[in-house]
Amino acid sequence: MDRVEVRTRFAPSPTGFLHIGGLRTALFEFLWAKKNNGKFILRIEDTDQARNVPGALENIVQTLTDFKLNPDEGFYWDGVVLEKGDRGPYLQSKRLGLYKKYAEDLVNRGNAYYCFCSQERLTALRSEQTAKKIPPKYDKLCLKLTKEEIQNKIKNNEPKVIRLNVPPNQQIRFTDLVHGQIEISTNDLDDQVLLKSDGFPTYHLAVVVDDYLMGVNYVIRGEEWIPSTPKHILIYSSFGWELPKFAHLPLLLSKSRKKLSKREGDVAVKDFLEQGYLPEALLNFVALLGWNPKTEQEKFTLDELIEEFSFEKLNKSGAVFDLEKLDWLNGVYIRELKIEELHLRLLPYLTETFTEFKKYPKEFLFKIIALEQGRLKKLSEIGERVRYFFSEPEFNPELLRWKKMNNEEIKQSLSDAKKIISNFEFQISKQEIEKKFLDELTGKDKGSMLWPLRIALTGLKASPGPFEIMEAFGVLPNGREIILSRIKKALSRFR
RNA sequence: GGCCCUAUCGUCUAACGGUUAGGACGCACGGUUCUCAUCCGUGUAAUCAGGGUUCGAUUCCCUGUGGGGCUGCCA
Repeated sequence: MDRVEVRTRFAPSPTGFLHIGGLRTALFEFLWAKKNNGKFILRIEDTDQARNVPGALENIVQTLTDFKLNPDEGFYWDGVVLEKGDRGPYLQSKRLGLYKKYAEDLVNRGNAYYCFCSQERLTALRSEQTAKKIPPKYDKLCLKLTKEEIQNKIKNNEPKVIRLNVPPNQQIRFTDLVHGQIEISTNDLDDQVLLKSDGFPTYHLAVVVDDYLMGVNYVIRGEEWIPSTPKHILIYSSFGWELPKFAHLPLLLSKSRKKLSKREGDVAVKDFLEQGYLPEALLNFVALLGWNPKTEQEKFTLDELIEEFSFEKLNKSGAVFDLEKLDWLNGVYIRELKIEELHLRLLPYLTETFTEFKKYPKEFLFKIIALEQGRLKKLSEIGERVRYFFSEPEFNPELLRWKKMNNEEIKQSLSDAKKIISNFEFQISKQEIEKKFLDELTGKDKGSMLWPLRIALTGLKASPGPFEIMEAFGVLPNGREIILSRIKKALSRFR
């Protein structure tokens, strides 16, 4: 059975950093291609010169690679942005000749026409229409131009665009893989500009021409494109091209239930990565927004997503992008990392906080990372959390107040600890340390007696337990001295 | 204003037309011989409204309402 190869594409504009919504769209496009052993293409739609942002292309391509959503064709990242595939170029600004050719072809077929109207006229027309509460649409004035008039205007170099000639009174119907049947009347469609006066195409022309030329047969994109899909269908039909399948994904919404956008703040994928969300977790999370496996499974690897993905499992309504569950999921992923791997991923954050931390033995670093592994929600939290290992904390007796310990008890506890620690072979396991303490601590409530010690060691209200901390210090040659100095310092507060 | 999409706990979401409307996050409480975290357990909380169709609607249809999107020589 020879089936047509499934070809999907992600086609962002390089107008800024890749954002969460784009990542999810790219993911679903990738999943569908991979599930069908097809091809995933990365095409860049830089047709609006005014909005192009330097560096955006690099960011998009690189970020996709961070998530292992590697394109089979188009742009990809290998230290620099590279391009591959035999249907390129995959940058629309390099395909201007094609769009011009197809636009003129459309004119010759009578499905498009030249328009010479000025911005002023269009603005006036629009405000007149909105004032009358009728839908703003171009009035097809330039369609009335004779061949000669058009030739003259072109000869005189008058600014011109090419508009789609939308026929009246037609119902455009298409089947959306997510939403089912959708029907829109051509009476509600405007004579969309296809080729701008600067020679660049608009999205509507470029997307159709490129999807056709690149063999894209599944158009998967955000729901905001539903209203313009009929225009695209009109163009496909004018050329007699076979329609792709359409799948319009439910929108990602901000907490205020608006379409997620750059304006809504923190949506750049790059920012999430920098805060220390793991790509695996972020991808897993974003996959579950608008899609579900119909089972109770929450954790998915990329391969599992490929295996499980289908359009029937997509849902139709927008999903709020809410960070709480992401934090939880990220914590789950962090906990599952091997210490060596976690250490590697933490390195940039540790370097940021403690420039000299590399002088410490790896064994020590592994130990303190293991201590915090269960507590981290984001990698970026590591610096604050392990600070007390690298610099002596303040002893704050206030932290003991709620324990209702009096000064005598605190002093007792600390001097007991001092004695115990001074007296044993230090490089021993946590269990041994713990046993020593439980054997030798005086005081009735041994649990409470450990509080002052922990506070002396960390200066924190919440932290790993004192035995684990001491075990970690035990790795250092001067570990005992560090601990004793902290206890002495704490004790000095009670003299 | 017009057109389109959409509607289950606070959030993400399950539920051949028949379920005590399920799970996850969050939150609360309890357990895990110190705190925090982890882990475990318990609890909390929803079918937008009104009409139909049906023996029976979360589910199908209609109307309304809410939410969202589009309505650019932006994408």
